Amino acid sequence: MNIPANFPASTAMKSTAPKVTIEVVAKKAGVSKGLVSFALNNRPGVSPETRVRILEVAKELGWKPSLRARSLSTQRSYALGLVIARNPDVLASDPFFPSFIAGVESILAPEGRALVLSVVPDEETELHTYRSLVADGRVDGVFVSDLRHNDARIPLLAELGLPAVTLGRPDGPSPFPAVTVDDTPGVMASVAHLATLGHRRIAHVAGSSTLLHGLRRRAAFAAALEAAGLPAGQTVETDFSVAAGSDATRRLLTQDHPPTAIVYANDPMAIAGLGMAHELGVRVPDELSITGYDDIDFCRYVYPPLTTVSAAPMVWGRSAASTLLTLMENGSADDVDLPAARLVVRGSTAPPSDR
Amino acid sequence: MNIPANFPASTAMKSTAPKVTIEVVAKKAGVSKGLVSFALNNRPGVSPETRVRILEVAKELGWKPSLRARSLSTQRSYALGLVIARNPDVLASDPFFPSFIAGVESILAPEGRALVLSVVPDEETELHTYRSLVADGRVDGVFVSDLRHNDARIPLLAELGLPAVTLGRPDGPSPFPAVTVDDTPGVMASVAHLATLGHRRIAHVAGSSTLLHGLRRRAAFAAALEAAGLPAGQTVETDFSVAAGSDATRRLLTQDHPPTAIVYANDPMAIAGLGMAHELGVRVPDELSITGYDDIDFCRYVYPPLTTVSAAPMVWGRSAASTLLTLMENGSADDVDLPAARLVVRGSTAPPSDR
DNA sequence: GATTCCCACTGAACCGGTTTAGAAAAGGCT
DNA sequence: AGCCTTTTCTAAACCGGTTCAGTGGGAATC
Repeated sequence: MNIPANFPASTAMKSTAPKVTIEVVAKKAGVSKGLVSFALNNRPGVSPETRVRILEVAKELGWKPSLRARSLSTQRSYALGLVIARNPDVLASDPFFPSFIAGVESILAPEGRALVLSVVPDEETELHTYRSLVADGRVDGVFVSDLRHNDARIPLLAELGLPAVTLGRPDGPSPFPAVTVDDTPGVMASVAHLATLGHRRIAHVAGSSTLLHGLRRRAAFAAALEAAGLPAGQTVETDFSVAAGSDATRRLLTQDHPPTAIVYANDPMAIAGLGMAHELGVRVPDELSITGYDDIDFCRYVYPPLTTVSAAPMVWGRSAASTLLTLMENGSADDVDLPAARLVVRGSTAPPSDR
Repeated sequence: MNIPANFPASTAMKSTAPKVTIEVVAKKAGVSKGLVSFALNNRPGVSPETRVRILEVAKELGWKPSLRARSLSTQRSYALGLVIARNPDVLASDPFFPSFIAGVESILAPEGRALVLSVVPDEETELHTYRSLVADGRVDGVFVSDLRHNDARIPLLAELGLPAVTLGRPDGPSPFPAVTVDDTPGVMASVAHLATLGHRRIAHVAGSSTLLHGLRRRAAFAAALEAAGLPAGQTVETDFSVAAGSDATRRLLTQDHPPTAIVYANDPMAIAGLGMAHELGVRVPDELSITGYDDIDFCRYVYPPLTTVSAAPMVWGRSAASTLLTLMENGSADDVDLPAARLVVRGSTAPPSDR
């Protein structure tokens, strides 16, 4: 740590900080602390003129109530929490969270609320993290993402009495509002698109079946095949990671009657699948059609560009944040159903070559 | 928001919470509040037996000091901040932050500290965000990433008196410790690798020159060419985004004497470049060699797999977090130089075909 | 035995807000 | 005018810790 001599010492600069507290404002306005507090939080019981005067003095003195003091007396933290339990590899290749968080922030920042983020390695730590966030009073509410079958977080959060919003609808009972982007239509549209092109052997590289969205996309895949009058397709389960997507693709393509099209449960796996197809000398889309899910930025720029399903994580983040704030304010909030993800057709899908 | 009748109401569950405070502990242990505080923070002035007794009572009662109360009296928040100012697109395609944050968390969590994350759209908002984090006392220290030329954050943070750690060494004077991964050797190794293979026309798709790491990689590129006795290479500046990487590649490849190798300032752009090469019918690595930077997960699974430079963002996160904690504890901390990023040779580089 | 010193410990102030009980002032009604 | 109600405002308690000045007792010093 090098401190050049000419650099202003940090301590020297914050010389005369007069610490303007509510007490100072009260004195200057000639009223009691309590009244200043009332005026600030526009509570009844303050005459209009006094209120104005107090607020003027406050502004003049540049007073901002201390978040810490306020936290102590109100027992709230004015912050929301997001706990992410994901394998670091999967997390790193999936742009969902950065976008989601950007959306959340766009709502929280103007409200003066902060986002406390925790990234944890496994589910046990995850539950523990929720507990300590509550015990420490770090957050007033949380986002629950990556819902799992019979998710243990729902009853835990209910027990802790912590307001929460779920990203998607849990499969069990839940006292919390859900903000949902239905992914079923997108997956069904993918399959329908492939069926229309003439594909009959369509496989699915599914995500983890412990995750609801993994399960749901898989079910949608099966349903869509049936709707199209096609036989059940081969399904390979993965953990959503790029590596697993690659492996699954190899397995599918090196068997006797390989599929002519593969529907992937997310884009990173689809991109890995594209790479694997190239490696195996299988031409896309001539010999193999590929679809992804999420419409991450990469999709447009790989070759061929990826047919995929476009969700809108940023909008999701905004909506989830608003819903959570409403819940905390009113004690209740309605479920929100965002527009379903839509199929975006690009170059990675084409009619099958054989037959 | 649907509450099934059989679901335990959240309020019903937190029925009798006896609120165990320091007062309760003190009473039960037969000592004063102050002494409990002393015992807890192992301060001198408490006899060994009393200390043990107090701690036993505390454990028995399950007492955890209130973070909020502690925050108010110590004027600290026990949280660290990370402010990210990036175009959402770039942020989404770059897995640096998720990994970095995972590393940071692995250090903070055991210490009982939280990470407050802010994602902001531009630099002005960024500075404002730092100010309010301090004004609200949300954090005790911050990470400064994506250093820019003559970075305005350094003097601001110094003025605010907020402890900070910079990711990389700023180009101006800085009172803060820097945790650095030198990216120069990696870029130089890339160029040397290409030169050894026989490439003579090597181009660079650079990142934004407002960012120090963009500038540095660009300088390293130029220096490496010179060291290899090659003429200055063509350089196209971008904003690090996938889209820009794709455009830059098209421009480079559709000119008269296209380069036989391109060194990209990050992996996402390299992957986009790979896609563009395919689209233009330029075979990689036969007609064009490509190198990236960061070694993101995708590199291994695109085709051909990408030769790149491997940094270790997670280790970087851990190291930055430790350094920041040390700084806050001791009032000073040493710079840390992490092992330089290393070249990883994969399939996207080969000897040039022509000549 | 008196003085000094040190150590363990207490009581109260303090951090900076919110909240409540109740006093003072203002207004309404007969 | 006298009484009751309502409104405006104050004082003090409270949130739950930390910190500091000061008390009391025991050992060490002379």
